[in-house]
Amino acid sequence: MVRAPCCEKMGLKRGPWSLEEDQILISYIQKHGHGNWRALPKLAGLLRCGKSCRLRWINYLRPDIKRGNFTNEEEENIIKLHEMLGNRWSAIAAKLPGRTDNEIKNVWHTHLKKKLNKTSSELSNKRVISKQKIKRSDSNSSTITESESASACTTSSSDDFSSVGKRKDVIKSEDIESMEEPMPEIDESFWSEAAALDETSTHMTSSSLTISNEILPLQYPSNCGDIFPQESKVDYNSNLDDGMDFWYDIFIRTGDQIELPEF
DNA sequence: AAGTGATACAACCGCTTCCTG
DNA sequence: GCAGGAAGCGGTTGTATCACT
Repeated sequence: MVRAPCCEKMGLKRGPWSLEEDQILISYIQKHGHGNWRALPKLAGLLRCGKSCRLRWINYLRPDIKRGNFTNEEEENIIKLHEMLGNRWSAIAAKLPGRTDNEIKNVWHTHLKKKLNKTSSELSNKRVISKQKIKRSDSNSSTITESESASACTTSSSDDFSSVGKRKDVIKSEDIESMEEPMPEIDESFWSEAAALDETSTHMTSSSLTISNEILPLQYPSNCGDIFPQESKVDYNSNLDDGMDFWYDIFIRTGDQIELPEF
């Protein structure tokens, strides 16, 4: 496939948009719609490439864009959606009306990552304490490493979430859609239950991490049965780098029911 | 006041996906 | 089914601004 020459080579302008250019783009799109982005700059009389026009419109000039700081609620939603979707910024943006993928991506890299780091370090401190309690209560406990138990209780909140990015390569959105049992819709109750799980309902014994079966049935695609048998057991020996940790994180939150196999 | 590092965010790059002939 | 063009997307970069020394 032959790539189109970049803006500079075509003698087109790059860099920040002027007020005048914005006005031209807005008035053109208001009159004619954007139609073909590639043809638009020529038709509108802009010395920009179509890609640049599209980006400017989508990320900045669209009338339905919500400007200004993100509210706490929005930030929390982004964090939660990121746990579910990884770095699929456009998918996250689709759940946040008025916010663009670019804006969300920026806010993630500048604010939320740090915020989350702070939170996760606090959480891991808590877990170290609780693990010590568990060990004391049962000296014959099965070998559950700190990282394993941490990921069992919460989703990944590592420094750069690079592992999440990798996961999408293993299980793509179309794969999810094609699975026989659709993923449950996420609503507020999901998160509050997940929070409740994190706070109170996890009960760890020497051989299992069991969350009451009555809370919610474990839900996962049936074609994952070889890895997640219907008895809702999580194979702690499975290789978490093979992409299944993505499901692993979600299902623990969704299903609230995990039993560790005997080691 | 000047210099420097950190931060925020707009814009770009290049790859992937989708659509059409 | 294939090729080519357009749009979409995520990662990265550039730059303005702020905070601190």
